[in-house]
Amino acid sequence: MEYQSEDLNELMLARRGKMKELSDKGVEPFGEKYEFTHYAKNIIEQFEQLENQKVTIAGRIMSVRGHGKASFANLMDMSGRIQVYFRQDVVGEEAYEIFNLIDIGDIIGLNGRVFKTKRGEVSVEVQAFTLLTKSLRPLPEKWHGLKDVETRYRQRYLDLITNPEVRDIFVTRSKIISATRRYLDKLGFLEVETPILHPIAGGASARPFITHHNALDMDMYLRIAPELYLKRLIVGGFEKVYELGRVFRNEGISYKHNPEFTMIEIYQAYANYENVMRITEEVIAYVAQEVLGTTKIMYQEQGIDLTPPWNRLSMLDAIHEKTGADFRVVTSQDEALSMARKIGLAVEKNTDIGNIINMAFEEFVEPTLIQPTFIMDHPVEISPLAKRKASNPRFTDRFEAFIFGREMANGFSELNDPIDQKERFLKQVAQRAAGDDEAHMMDEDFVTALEYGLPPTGGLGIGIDRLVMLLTNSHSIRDVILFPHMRHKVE
RNA sequence: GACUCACUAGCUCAACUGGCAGAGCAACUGACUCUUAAUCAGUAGGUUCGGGGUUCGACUCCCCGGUGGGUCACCA
Repeated sequence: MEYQSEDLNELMLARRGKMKELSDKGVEPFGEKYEFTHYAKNIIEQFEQLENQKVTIAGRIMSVRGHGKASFANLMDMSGRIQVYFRQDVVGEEAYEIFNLIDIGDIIGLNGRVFKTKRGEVSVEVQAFTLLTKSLRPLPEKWHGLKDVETRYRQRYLDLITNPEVRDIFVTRSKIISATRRYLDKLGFLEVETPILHPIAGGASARPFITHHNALDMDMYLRIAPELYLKRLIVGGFEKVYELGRVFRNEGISYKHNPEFTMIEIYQAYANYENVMRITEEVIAYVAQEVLGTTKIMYQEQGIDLTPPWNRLSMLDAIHEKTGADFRVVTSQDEALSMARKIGLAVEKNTDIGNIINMAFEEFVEPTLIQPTFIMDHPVEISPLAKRKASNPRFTDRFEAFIFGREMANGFSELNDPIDQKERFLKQVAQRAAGDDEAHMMDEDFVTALEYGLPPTGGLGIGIDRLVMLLTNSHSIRDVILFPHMRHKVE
């Protein structure tokens, strides 16, 4: 196969040259499977037992310090790095010549004797080695690593090779997800998988991605939430279910928004929002304890205590506390508008009371909620799937959890009255017709399911990416998503 | 979408008020058998994001465009 040589810089040409030299010497530049006995980390941790023992390891060469007839190199595997020591008088002249054709970035397997250098570094004295993969491109600089943010996201593999702290974040992400599952599994929840391709995009207020199924000749949506399917499962008799997976929202990209992100939704029959609020704080505290060993964390220089129970505050009380405006006594839209204007909120004339309250909350309260706080009892207008409060039908048995001014979770007692649900869908449909393309769509089958009977149910959703951001002290959602979306690069 | 900052060798970064585009790492040649950001001597490496303009002269100033970051807006 011929490469367009004009694309190859001198560094790449040098590596291809060495690849050819290796082939000429009978060394296959792209090898076969390799069985190893140890990871770098094990060898360093278990040095006492392993001293002078033989080990076999495999990994990528990250640096080389040559000394003529002997050389030190650092080998990196999944667990970390270890120094390896090549001596001509140990591996033999021929092998040492081959070693001299190895570049930084090449992947090799080797076996040798574990020892400690004069300076005290645990190392492996190589007895034999095999080239497993020749690397044809130079790695980023060994000391500074890869800094360029764009390249880090576009070529995440380079970021992972060069920057150990990035790798750590994704290991932590994996632990967060498995701890979450462990916690729910222990409580007897059933993990389920519901469709990602939806004929109707429901369960959240968001613009969906549209795709097309050829055989059925129908447009479909990538799901914006699994909610309506999970509640169908509760109707079907699965009383405790959760789904952890990707959802897609066709919205802008920012440091806290990626068009596809991971959330977990959890539903428990015969429970209400109080119960799932408790699950929320317990699962997050459990995960922090399991993964970080503590529930007292630091995020962006701010100490945050995740230990339950968290503060609980109704939305109206919170607004009153921060602004002095008491929406609790407001019953008409006119009153709400004038109260909003009094506290300096720019609202449009036709905004309903619920949305005015929500805007006041977002403007004046949300950014102040640094320590974990449950905000409760949202207006019904902004909660089309939540059960009304028995004490006041204009509000719902709903909560949102905020940490560091960001929404981390959302839950409520599920609306199980099919007649009310249908009316609320109709209201959403009207808003949609009026131009709000984030309003919910009518889901007749979901209403039908409710007509068969949804037991009283508590449900909740947690944004996993935001939780990972919090627990890894990451500023941007792109730092906790392996391949964040970027504009297509045109040459 | 608005504002703003950035883009220079494979990587990390310099380049004064507009005056010869430079360093470290990596690469190449040579020396070197306990180094560890190895060391020492030497060599090579550039569409300064792209296009246009101003100027005797542009990495630098102006205009248009691209990509990315930040802030805001949108958004749970």
